[in-house]
Amino acid sequence: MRMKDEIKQRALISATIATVNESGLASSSVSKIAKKAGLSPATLYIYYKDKEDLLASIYMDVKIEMSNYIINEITEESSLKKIFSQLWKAMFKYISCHREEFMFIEQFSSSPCCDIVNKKEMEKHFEPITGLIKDGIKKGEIKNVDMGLIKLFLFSPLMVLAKDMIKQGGEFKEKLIKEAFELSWDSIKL
Amino acid sequence: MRMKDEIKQRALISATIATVNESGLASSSVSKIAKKAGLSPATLYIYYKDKEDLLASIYMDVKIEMSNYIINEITEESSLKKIFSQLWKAMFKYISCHREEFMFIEQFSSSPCCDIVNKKEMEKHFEPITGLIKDGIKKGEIKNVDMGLIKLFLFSPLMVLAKDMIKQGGEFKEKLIKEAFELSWDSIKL
Amino acid sequence: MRMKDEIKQRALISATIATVNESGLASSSVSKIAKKAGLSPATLYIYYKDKEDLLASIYMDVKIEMSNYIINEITEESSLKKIFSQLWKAMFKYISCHREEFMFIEQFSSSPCCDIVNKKEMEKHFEPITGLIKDGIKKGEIKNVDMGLIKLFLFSPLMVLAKDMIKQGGEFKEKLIKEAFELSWDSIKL
Amino acid sequence: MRMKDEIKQRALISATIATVNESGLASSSVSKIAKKAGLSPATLYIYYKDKEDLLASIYMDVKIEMSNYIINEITEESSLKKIFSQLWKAMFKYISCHREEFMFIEQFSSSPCCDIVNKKEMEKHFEPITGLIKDGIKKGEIKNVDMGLIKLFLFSPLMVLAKDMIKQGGEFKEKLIKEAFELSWDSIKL
DNA sequence: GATGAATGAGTGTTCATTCAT
DNA sequence: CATGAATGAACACTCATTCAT
Repeated sequence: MRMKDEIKQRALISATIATVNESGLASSSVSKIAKKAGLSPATLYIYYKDKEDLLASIYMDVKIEMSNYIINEITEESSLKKIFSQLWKAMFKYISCHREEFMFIEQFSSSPCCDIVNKKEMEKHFEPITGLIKDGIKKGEIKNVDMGLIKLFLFSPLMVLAKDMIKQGGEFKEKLIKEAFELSWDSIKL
Repeated sequence: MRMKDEIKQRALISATIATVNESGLASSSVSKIAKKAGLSPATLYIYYKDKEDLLASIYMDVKIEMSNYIINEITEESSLKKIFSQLWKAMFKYISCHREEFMFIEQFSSSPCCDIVNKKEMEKHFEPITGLIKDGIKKGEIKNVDMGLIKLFLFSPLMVLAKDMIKQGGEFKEKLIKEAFELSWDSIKL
Repeated sequence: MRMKDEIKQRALISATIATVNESGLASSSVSKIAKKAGLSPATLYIYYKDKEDLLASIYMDVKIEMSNYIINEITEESSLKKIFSQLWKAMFKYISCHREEFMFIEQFSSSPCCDIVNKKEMEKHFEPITGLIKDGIKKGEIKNVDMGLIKLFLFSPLMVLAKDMIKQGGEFKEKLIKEAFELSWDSIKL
Repeated sequence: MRMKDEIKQRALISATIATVNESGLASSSVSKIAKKAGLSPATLYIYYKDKEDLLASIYMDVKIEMSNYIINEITEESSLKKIFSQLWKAMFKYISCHREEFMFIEQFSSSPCCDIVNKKEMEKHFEPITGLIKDGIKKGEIKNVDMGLIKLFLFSPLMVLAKDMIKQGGEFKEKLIKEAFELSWDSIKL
């Protein structure tokens, strides 16, 4: 008996991400993905229940990998502003090294089939950041408003900015990112 | 292909928007749309070159309608903050009255086929707002940073917030919107 | 606009019957049927909702045609035995001229997907025969047992016999049929 | 391929019968059957050449088991009618205790792949009954017609009746069976 | 101008079978 | 002997688009 092949699964994951980047989610057919991975479409169904499962699983994988990466990058603890600054930097660093993964999760998360992923499960991996924000509010460094609002101004401009940069050629202008972070910080700081 | 029968074209537009809202962009087939509009699929091709043209044209139509609506709502001219506050209010007013149109443009703009729309043409309709920002920078009321950055913090949290509110039942909490605007303003003000 | 084509529908019906006869129900794929009919598989879906609908509709068509044929063949009214004898003869006459249709309904009716056909609707077309049996019981010519039992001994040996004859080369031996009818009549007569 | 592991083979047989009963012949895939038997699909191919062989072999097994059962039940030898009456009773007794096996052979025997079973081999196991009929004809108790005809009126109504009873809930009404036998006997007796 | 019929190309998925272990 | 992984071929069905009327 041949063993379920780590290499094949990896091929499947990167083929899925690449296909979605090239053709868009809607045009990413199972057969396109399988062909790019060098597998038969039937093989895909050994590793994933169906197409939805394939996409959602990879989405979860990438998101978790990303959140782990970012959290590990945060070393400074002197001030909240510095921590969030590191967080922004880490994010752009990750994105610039994983453009395809990032574009994949952006496409997937704005598609309706995203609704099936376990949001609760997802949330767990962002708890450290949620904790930082709570602390900041308690210490009076951050505005005492709805937690979601803080996250909104911390992340949504970041994501849109990163997406735009990738779409427009892919250069990540550090100066612009720094400026953007200042705006973000000004929006949430007390 | 245009200017055939105003009524049929309108039916087509609202059928498209409704179908995309119900089934998602990926599952919105030409025949579904035509059926909902009470037309034959073939008739659709009299009014639009192909499916892409249909979606992109409606996207442009809705975006322009939205920008016109917003610009007309701005009456106050005393201070820039008040103007932008009105702009936010107008935006949420429009969105709450045109949920389907809004969700349509959100879905379309995060799909890859959005790339074909004429961005230059689009930009023209947002010139009044661009003008306001330029003025604000000149007068020293707004940070002297890249124009795109100002727009980013003015609009991207707004759009994400509106989308979330619609997804979570549809209630538009005015207090939250006001708070959100304060964060937005704090991010761009000097 | 091209009109829905009587000829194409007929082609579809006879292609379905022929394919089921050649390959068996289970191996009769939509594409095989369409190819034999000289049509694209997609065209089939203009005429029938899906594969089940195709098979069930044709089953109903053939059954109704068969029952009409048989009922029209009954002219004699002198004695019940003669009527039933005519019925047997008519049946074998129909079957020998419509071997493929007969084998098709035999295969379909012993398959599980037969369950979806409207049995009530079907029953209506056999009411004349049901009436004859009821009369026979009243007049004391036929045993006063469950109606289903009479039908069972009138029809099930007939069908099995016809099927066997077709399977074994296709010759319809009249003498054997006459003998068989005598057995059938002996089983139900008082 | 045979004589490997008695237990596994038995598991395979009952899994096949159960699957065919649950899903129908057409939807009974090799992997479904293997899973129900607690085996790998590959293992199945150690015991049987292919799917057809699996089904045909089991069909033969069940038919032989059934004929053995029935023949062993016949004890009485006073009159041919009593013998055949016992035969009917034995048949219904077997069927009511082995509904799944019976439905399996019914489904299989009306499918075209049934044609591959060795009819000669099959016939052997029914020789005792053939003998009884021949005797009856000689003694003048049974009509002197084609042997197949006698079998037809002895068995085909019986099988159809049993199938209907199982389909309609599964109750075996003894009175109806007795009546049916009387009709069967009347059809063949001299 | 308007249409339903028509279709080649494609969809996601399952199949019976074989292979490497 | 036994197996889970692997697959080419097939499955039922839908698609965007065109054509004849």
